[in-house]
Amino acid sequence: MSNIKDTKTQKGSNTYNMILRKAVDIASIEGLNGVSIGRLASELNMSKSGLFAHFGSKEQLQSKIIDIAAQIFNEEVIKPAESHQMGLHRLWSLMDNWISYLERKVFPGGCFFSTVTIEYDCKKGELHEKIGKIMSDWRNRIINELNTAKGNKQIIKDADIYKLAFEIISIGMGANWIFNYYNDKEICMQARKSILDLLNAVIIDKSIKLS
Amino acid sequence: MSNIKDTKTQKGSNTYNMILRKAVDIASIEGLNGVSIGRLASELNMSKSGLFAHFGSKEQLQSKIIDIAAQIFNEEVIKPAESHQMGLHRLWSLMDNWISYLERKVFPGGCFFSTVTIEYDCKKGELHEKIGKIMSDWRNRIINELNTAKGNKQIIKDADIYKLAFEIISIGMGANWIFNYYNDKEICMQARKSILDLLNAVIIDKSIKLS
DNA sequence: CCTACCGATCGGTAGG
DNA sequence: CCTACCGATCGGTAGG
Repeated sequence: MSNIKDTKTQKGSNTYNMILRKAVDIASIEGLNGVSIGRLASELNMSKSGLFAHFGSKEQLQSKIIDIAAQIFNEEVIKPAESHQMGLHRLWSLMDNWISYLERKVFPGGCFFSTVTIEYDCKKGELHEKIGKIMSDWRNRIINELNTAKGNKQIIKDADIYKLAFEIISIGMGANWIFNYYNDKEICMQARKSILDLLNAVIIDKSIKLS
Repeated sequence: MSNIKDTKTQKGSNTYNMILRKAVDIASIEGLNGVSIGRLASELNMSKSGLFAHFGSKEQLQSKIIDIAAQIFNEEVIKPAESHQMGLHRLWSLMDNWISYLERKVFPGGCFFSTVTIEYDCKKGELHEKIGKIMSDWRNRIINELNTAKGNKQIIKDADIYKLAFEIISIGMGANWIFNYYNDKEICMQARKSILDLLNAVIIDKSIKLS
């Protein structure tokens, strides 16, 4: 049933994946608009038109860059958290993985999504919508774990879940910025501590150890 | 003693200021690299070379855009806080003014400095250095007010000033992002509440009213 | 996957 | 402040 074309000509092709892996790294530093087809081709020792043929338009290339970035984010941050029980422990695993993904420099420009969500925050169109949905999904994932934690009586029942999720994500954005801009590695432990303190302020069972 | 040339040909000229006022608005949306001399000239009904002559290079134009953005930031956020007494009250005024500067859309793309500090976080060169210094100054201003508050016994003596400053700035960045991306006006009051809660957690004299 | 192109736009210059 | 221009690069196409 599986179609060879699906795995060979497009998503499975080495060239196709090599292009996107290079492109996502450039985009994490320069933004999605900073990826030019000519530069990408010359860095990969390909002709411009040969590269272009894989995508059909620059916007399609940019859209695929977002897809592969989401895939990498999933592998590096989300999947490893799934071994932890839902609620507080999984939430903490998500955030700890996220900070570790900065430290390990999974993308050379820090968090790909922090870069492009600021780049597209005042723009319109498909790319804005696509990035906006990924960021909403991330925020909802955090809210969801907080709600589970509340249901399980891990955190106090009048904890403001939306406010907490906003604060946690904001600290992530701040840490990404300081880590990249000033090459300040200590900010990562600082951010972990900030997030833990926010959670500890609403934790009921003080025996829960997250760090 | 004052030189007419200083106020007429360059910094005082209407054209020069008009160019920069337009350019800073574009940059707040598109980033500093998204400002092109040709587009800027056509939007202002000028010739490219006529506009170019004011600056000498694109990098000089970008540098002057940063200067005028800092000047506007100073007028809108920093100066109005100076009527409040140093320490907690001035700090709160700074942050309240900052959020209000988002709400009033002083720049159409939200906070100019949030945009360009992410744009330049992994780049090198004069523009990176210049933006980095302005952001450090802002962070140090917050740290300074917190230290004054500690000296005045407004906040507890083992409050972690650097952590608190990091958290406050991060919440600002998060609010700017959500406000711009999702056109979510409520996030501004949410951010005010988050900052107040962070401060209230370390305030000694609970009679201090900030909001 | 390539060579060879296209029109548009980029930053910048010469000369007035 | 302008017209007229420069080489380089942009996204994209024709044809193989």
